[in-house]
Amino acid sequence: MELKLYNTLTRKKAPFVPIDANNVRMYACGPTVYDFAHIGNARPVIVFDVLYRLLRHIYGVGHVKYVRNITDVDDKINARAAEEYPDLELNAAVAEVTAKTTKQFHEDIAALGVLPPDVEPTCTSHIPQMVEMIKVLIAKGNAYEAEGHVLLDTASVPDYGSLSGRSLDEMIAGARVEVAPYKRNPSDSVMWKPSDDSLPGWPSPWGRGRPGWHIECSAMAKEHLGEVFDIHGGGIDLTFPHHENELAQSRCAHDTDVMANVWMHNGFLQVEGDKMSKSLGNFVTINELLADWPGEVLRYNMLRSHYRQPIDWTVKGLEESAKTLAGFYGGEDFSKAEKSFAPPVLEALSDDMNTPAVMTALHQLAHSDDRPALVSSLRALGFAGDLTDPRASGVDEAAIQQRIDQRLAARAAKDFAEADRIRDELAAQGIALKDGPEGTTWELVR
RNA sequence: GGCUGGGUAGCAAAAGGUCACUGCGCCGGAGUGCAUAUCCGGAAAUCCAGGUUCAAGUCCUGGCCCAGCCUCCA
Repeated sequence: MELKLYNTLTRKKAPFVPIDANNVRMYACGPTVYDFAHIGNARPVIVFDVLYRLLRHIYGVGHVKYVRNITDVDDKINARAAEEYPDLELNAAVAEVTAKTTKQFHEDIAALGVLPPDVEPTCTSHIPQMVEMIKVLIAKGNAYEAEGHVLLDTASVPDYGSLSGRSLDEMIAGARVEVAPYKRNPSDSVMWKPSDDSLPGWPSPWGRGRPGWHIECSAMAKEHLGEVFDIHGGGIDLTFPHHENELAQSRCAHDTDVMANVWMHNGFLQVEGDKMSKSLGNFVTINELLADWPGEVLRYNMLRSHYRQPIDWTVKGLEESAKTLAGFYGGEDFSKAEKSFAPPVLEALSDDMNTPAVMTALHQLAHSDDRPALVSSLRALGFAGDLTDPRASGVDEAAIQQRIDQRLAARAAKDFAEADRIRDELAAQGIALKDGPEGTTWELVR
């Protein structure tokens, strides 16, 4: 089965041909670790996890290398560190913030069924590689030093703007921000900036400073995947300026036509129809959602939409996802099921990761009563069959079971008034009883 | 203003050609002491205008509307 992927570089869907089928390489931009990851951050993590699983299925587990970085140098981190740990020396405070946030990120996404990448490089451990690349870019005339900064000379890059589809001219015309006076062109991006003693910094030929945002991914990708690799992914908002600058730097430094052959971008996420923003008060973190919903429900809900489409994240959608998954699982023990994609599932995934079509295929498997194919496909997609309600941790299950038994006894004695009274009493506690052929079960109402 | 995507039933979400997929919701029936669960059946949609094609929801052009980017926010 041929894998087709949509490539932002060409704006077309095309068959995926790896550079080396024995070593398929992909890079995805990871989080800046200064705060809890929100559900929008979870989207690329889940989407590229599915791609990783698919590539491992096609090319073999040992033949795919997935790199997802941690950005642990950033002025937002510095600000957060100063705010949260005013008594600590800044570097120590920064280390606290990045360590704590990284740990939280790992816990949150593990609950979403996400596999760890093969390499998770941090910015702070790749400073020498960045400095080296900047030196090369200066030597080649693609970067210049100005007032302690080093900037990418975007005018020196022949087809700068080709990824995002914009020209230098229109960017200058449309610029709405005040341009720093030391920039030759408004679009020139900072690769290195000076740090005073109050900020984290590293020695460099241009003085003590810290890297700009884009150079980190150029340097880390080179370090772990080489000069040219197969797939680069991230959120659509990163297309410009982040990826545009990143690939310009890498191509100039390495004299290559491309940095990655295929560039993939996931669409944005809205919450209940609105843009997610702190000012609207609808900023929702993965961690908060995990207090109310099984992680697998969040994962399923994310994959119901095609990754390039915008997704409207709603409670109603989560309820539907929970109901659908419960129907798929049917109390089955997933632990000893194998992981493999059933043909119709693989076919849907191979068409530019058409996960909505995957869902249709799963429903058809469910209707066909082919339980093994359904369960193994779900496992291969990263679902472990665990719908434990996180809200149930404070519930006294034994007491509920006792009331259920009492109600069953009342029903057996045809004391329906008492039976209904018990059912109403539990309902008032948010517990819904479900009588079925196998007996009575209960669940927490939403 | 420029660039890039998207507009399919009440909601979500597929598809160049059969009775146009699927789920939730809704309606009817079966089911239970009743209510759930569960099962059976049903109603319901392609933003507008051109074009290409034997055939367009799908491809192309324009319009309208929505979103993202141009503000180191995934």
